[in-house]
Amino acid sequence: MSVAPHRSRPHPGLPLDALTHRGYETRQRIVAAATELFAERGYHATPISDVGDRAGVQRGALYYHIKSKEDLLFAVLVQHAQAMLQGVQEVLAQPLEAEEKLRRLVTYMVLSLLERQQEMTIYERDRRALTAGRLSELQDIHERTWQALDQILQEGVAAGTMRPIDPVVRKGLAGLIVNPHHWYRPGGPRTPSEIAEHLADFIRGGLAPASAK
Amino acid sequence: MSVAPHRSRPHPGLPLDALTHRGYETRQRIVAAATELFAERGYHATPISDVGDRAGVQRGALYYHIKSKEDLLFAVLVQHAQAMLQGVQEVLAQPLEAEEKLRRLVTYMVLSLLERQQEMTIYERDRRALTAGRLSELQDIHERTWQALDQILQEGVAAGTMRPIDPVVRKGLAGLIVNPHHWYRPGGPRTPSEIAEHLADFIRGGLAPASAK
DNA sequence: ACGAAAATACTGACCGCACGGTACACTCGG
DNA sequence: CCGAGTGTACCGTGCGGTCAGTATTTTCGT
Repeated sequence: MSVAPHRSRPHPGLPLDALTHRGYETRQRIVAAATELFAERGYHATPISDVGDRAGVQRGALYYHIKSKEDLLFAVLVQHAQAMLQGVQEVLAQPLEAEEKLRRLVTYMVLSLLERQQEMTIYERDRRALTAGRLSELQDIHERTWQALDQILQEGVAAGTMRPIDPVVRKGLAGLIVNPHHWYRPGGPRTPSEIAEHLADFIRGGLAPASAK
Repeated sequence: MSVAPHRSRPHPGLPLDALTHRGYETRQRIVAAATELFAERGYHATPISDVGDRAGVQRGALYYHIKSKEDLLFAVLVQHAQAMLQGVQEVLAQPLEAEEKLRRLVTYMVLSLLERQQEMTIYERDRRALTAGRLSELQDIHERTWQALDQILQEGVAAGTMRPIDPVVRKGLAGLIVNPHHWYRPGGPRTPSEIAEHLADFIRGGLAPASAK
């Protein structure tokens, strides 16, 4: 045939395609390996060859599945961010009172962040290694996720069940929710559910209107 | 003299020496430049040559003042950690009631962390690039610093002015104090003092004993 | 059912280069 | 003229990425 036998761009499709290829599984293995290594050592300190080693793929073959190292970083992060956004929006849509909704949001986020502890670590530490466009795409998802907190807080204030708080405190709340991923280790003295519960309690206490001094 | 004219280890002394050399000032400039760049781009993503450029020193001359890139990273971090530890211990030594002491501790730490925002960013992101010995030296200082919080909490519980809290919440408190450095920008809508005040209020509320539901 | 063509998946050698670090000759103030 | 401090040229290496070619699976005409 007249078509060149060696194609210069063999990549089958979009980054997150669910293409019915067998090698899709390989890509998942690569992303999983990268997640572990990036979280352990950091993006810049991890040679791409190590990712290949852990995934059982030669360096050359790696580049059949990914476009670049940065591409891999993005793949790791975007999955997590999207899943989280979706979960948060589901909580938001439930027809509940603000207090209970907040409790569920906190619980969901803490659990979700501990489940994806590695991705969170990578996001915080290495997100700046992304190209500007991809970074802002991720930050967009992130912002939309955290807007859920604002919205519930507003609902609570409107209903009179929460006191209005300064933006400083609001950011502090977000920090409280994210915090456990810095120190949590599976098998530690507290389960993720217990952690979530303690934090939810503490937050509720801090938000109660006209709280006793 | 019989000493070789070209010394293989020309470094005058310890990392934090106050040796009476004029070029000590140059070293400070280098450390300052490194602090800025490491904070902006991360340790691994910053070529040592860029540090030289910003400090107005050629790459070769750089190595007259520092032993290695990692040496520079340590220099940046250890100054901050030691200063912080000292300040915290001063607060601790004051003869005050636990509640007031806690308020002062929170205020001091928030202010101090915002003053040294860059060092904090670097510590969180890049500390693992240090050799094991130096890393544990730093972590030691860090731990001793945060023990101040534990101690005050214990005092408060003993005096009955604070309720006992779960370790999860205790770590959350630390997270609250550290949190502002992630988002604070000089010239923003809140001054560091205001931030400290809001957080101290929120924390006091969360710790009040038998707080109204 | 079969085999050839084509798409898919992988190999391993190679490239260019940026980086951390060194060698060493110089300069210039005291 | 000494030596603290600097500039420049250089070195080795580890890295991200490419590419020509090969193996393996899938497709499909007959």
